Amino acid sequence: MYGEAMSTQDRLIETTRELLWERGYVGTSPKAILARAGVGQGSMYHHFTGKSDLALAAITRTGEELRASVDRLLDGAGSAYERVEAYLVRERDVLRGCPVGRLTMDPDVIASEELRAPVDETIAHVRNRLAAVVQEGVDSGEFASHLVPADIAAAIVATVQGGYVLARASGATEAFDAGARGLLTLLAAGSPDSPAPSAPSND
Amino acid sequence: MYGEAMSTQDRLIETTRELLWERGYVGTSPKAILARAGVGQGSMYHHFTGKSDLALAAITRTGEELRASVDRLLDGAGSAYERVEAYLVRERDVLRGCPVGRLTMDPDVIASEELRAPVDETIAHVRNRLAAVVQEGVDSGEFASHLVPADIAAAIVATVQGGYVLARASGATEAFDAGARGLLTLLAAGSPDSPAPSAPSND
DNA sequence: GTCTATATGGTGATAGAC
DNA sequence: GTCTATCACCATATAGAC
Repeated sequence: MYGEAMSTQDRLIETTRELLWERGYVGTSPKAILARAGVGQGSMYHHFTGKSDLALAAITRTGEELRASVDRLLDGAGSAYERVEAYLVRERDVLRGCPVGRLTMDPDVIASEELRAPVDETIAHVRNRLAAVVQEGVDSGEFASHLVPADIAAAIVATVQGGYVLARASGATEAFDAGARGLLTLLAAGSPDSPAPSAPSND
Repeated sequence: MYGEAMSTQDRLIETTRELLWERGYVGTSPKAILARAGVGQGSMYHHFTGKSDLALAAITRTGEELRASVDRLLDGAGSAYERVEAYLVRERDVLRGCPVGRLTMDPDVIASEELRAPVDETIAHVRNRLAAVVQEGVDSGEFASHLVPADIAAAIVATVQGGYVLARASGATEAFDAGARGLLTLLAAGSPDSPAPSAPSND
């Protein structure tokens, strides 16, 4: 699975990333990491000060990869709608959930400024990138001018993160896809010549 | 906090509900439950077969209360839009997250058919109730006829569940509110005379 | 029904040999 | 750098006194 040239330190980080994704921070023990990585305890405490230090390295790397992946998607060609759609229908292992978002339900991660920081930065980055895409759509006239890009971006990211919750609750991916379809339907209807809504006023 | 007439069994269930909400299943130990409830281990193993059995009682009760609460909201008067809005802006302790939804990130809950069942039923119930409200809105002409109620309902629930993720990641409630505003803006724009969208095909 | 032992194995970390 | 001991404490459950 891992490249043969991977250092012990990297093996520990990659294994921790896997386990954090599967079981979260409180559900992941150093012993489980060491067993899966096939290294002894001495190595872990040589390279890292402890569990939280190793988790920080793992979460940081996962966040970096996720940001890079989203950037590649949103930097692509296509209309604003098409790029939002690309983000929503992006290939995912839906039932595994989001390796970053799931950490927000981990009490020990949220309690630690240090561990929460890369989670916060990653999700804020995705929100900001999506807001820029929506802003482009508004500027070009593709989306209605009354859309607030930051709010639409939050709704998009929330639909994805919440979609994982619905899917995992039911044990099937269908609910995730339904939410994405629903949001895209609404987004497509919010086109420039839609009548100005009366209910949510942005005055 | 608890009524003085509450039985030991009920105290255990209520305390477990609190801890499951705060720390999830893997993060909650019998010892922590007993300490907070102020009872000894013997009582717990007298009334329940073990941790998972107590957790099942707690999750079941939390699900029942959540379903009842949502029913009260959606049974209320008002247009379809107003009822969806009432659900989205319902008073919440946003940073605590959803006591049911958060359990979907708990590996031991998802791994157990028995523990996942009340979570699944509760979320499915909310989806179904919201879908019925959207259907009413479509039937009455309040919403565009091309909206698929089940999909819109999934998007609404996902926006709420994902909103908790965004809020907890940032340590502030703002992101939750932004997502709700964004979705409501899109929903209001999806009015009956909106032009039919071409992009998201349901074929 | 509730309590206090007691038991087995896991958790997170340290010490020190190799 | 990596390993194996060892440690104090926690997790989950059982036994049996009261």
